[in-house]
Amino acid sequence: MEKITIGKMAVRVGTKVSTIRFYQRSGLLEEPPKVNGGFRYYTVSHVGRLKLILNAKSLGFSLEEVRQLIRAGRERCDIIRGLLKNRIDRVEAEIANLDTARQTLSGLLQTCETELPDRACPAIDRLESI
Amino acid sequence: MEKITIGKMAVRVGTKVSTIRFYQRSGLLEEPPKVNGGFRYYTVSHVGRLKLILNAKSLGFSLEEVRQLIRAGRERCDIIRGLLKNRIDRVEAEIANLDTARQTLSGLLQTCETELPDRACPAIDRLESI
DNA sequence: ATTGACTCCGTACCATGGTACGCGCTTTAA
DNA sequence: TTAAAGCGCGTACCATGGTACGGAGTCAAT
Repeated sequence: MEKITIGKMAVRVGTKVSTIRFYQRSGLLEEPPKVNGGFRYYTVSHVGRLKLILNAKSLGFSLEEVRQLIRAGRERCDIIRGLLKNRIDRVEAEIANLDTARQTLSGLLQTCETELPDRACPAIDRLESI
Repeated sequence: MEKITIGKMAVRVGTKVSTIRFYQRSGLLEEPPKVNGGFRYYTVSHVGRLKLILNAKSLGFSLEEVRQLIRAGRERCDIIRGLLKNRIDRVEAEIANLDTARQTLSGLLQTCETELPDRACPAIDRLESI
């Protein structure tokens, strides 16, 4: 059986040792016991948990939400679904906001490009009254 | 002429006194002089600057970028345009990422709703290997 | 057996964007 | 005129998500 040290685990999932330790301190990832006063060796189960944390984070869940996902586990699909739905709602709201922002930004840029190109910038003034 | 105190300015633009002071500390907003050892009174120009900060922030500019926008001012429309374009690019990238996340999240939710509704949650396991 | 790389652990620090507290002074409205 | 509300200022603290440092110990390859 391969002995997975924290450094190998970090490389394997593409993160840093310090980040893993931070997740451990945050109660998201268990620390395996030290083999008679030496190193701590990790299992595929730890690697899986770490991937879960990283993937959930990449979907925009906060560490607190990751904690809730983990607490819910396989047994509480209802809670998982709730967290998923909630995240979807927030993602959609964020997209809508960004879309509005994109339109506003494009409008400002247009103003600059159509209105007196080398005179006083119209956008900076328009930014005072959106 | 109306005497705008920091509190009135905060109410007027819909922010907090402590936030305004923070912007002042951050070099984004000037502090008017104290009227012989008393209060500092703000002008419409300060209010405009504050609105600019708040609006730029609402478009997703960081305070550092707001600083750059302000430094550029009306004279450097080229810099303003650069900042606008850069923000638009990042907004579009963010939207794309969020859209991907939304699809992934929906997929996970679907798995839960079609696959064995009250058995072990399939989503939490799938989160380990996206 | 030695050496170089890695681990353990505690602690401290970072960036970002604020928020809170408390004392003393100023203003303003009753 | 006097009390309540608000301001000025310094300082400290908050959440989030990490990152860095350094000394001592451990492991593995040569």
